[in-house]
Amino acid sequence: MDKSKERVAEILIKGRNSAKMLQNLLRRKVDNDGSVSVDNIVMEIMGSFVDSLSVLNSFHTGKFCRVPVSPHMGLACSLDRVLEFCSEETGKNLTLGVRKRRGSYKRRTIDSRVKTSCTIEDGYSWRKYGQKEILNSKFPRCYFRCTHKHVLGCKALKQVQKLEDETNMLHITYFGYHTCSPSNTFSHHGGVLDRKNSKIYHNLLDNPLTITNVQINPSLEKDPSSPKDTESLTTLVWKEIMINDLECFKNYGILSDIPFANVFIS
DNA sequence: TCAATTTGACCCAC
DNA sequence: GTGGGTCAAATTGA
Repeated sequence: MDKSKERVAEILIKGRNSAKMLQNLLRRKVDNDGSVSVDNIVMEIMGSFVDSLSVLNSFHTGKFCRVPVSPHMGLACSLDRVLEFCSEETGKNLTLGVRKRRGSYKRRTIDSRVKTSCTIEDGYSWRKYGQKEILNSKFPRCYFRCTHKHVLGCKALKQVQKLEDETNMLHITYFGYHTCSPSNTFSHHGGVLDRKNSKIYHNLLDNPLTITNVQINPSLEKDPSSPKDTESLTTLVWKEIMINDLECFKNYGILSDIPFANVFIS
């Protein structure tokens, strides 16, 4: 192995040892409350290091050894993932002598919300990553991702296309949900958002503003107590509503039964 | 200098 | 084979 690869190996070994130490610390801490999930997480982390070292060694030997990671994970190891990791750590583009394949381009058919708006602003910080001319469309489609994609891992995306009528309105499609916070958000965490107790509601009474978005924490869709009708939920979530319509949302069970909601004020 | 945008190329689902 | 989503180098601008 050359110097840079030796350095990567050192970093990986150090990370593996740190993960082991963390496992020991956490194990002591969680034994009392009976939790066992920490072991699986740490095993996954350590498995990544073991696999990475294995692949790194294959640069030298020309062979890629698949190493069992844990009883839960089997033998799987993504070569692309390890190459990416090693390249980031070393600042060098490590390859196996062939052009690195790009990621998957699976088309999104679910989890999308559509709205029409006169402005592109929605309280979040977006970064444009592409623009395409669309067949039979007068205007191009612009592609945006969350600015915090790499820092916070936020996977929210949106597409914006100008409507072909005289209104200058924008057709906006959102994919995925923000896991970061918008810049101008009032947040309500826990309990019931209702007329009497909601600070947000009183704020709105004092200020005749428009509620532009109510975003449901995506993890709630797996919660048996959350609304079952995802279709109407996602449609309504992105509908522009006036303050007077707040009661309407309660009737749909969207605001009243969820433990987490963000209300964005424009 | 660095972050954001532009834009041609790449890639994959249809 | 084509259309559209994404990448990433080049360019722009603060």
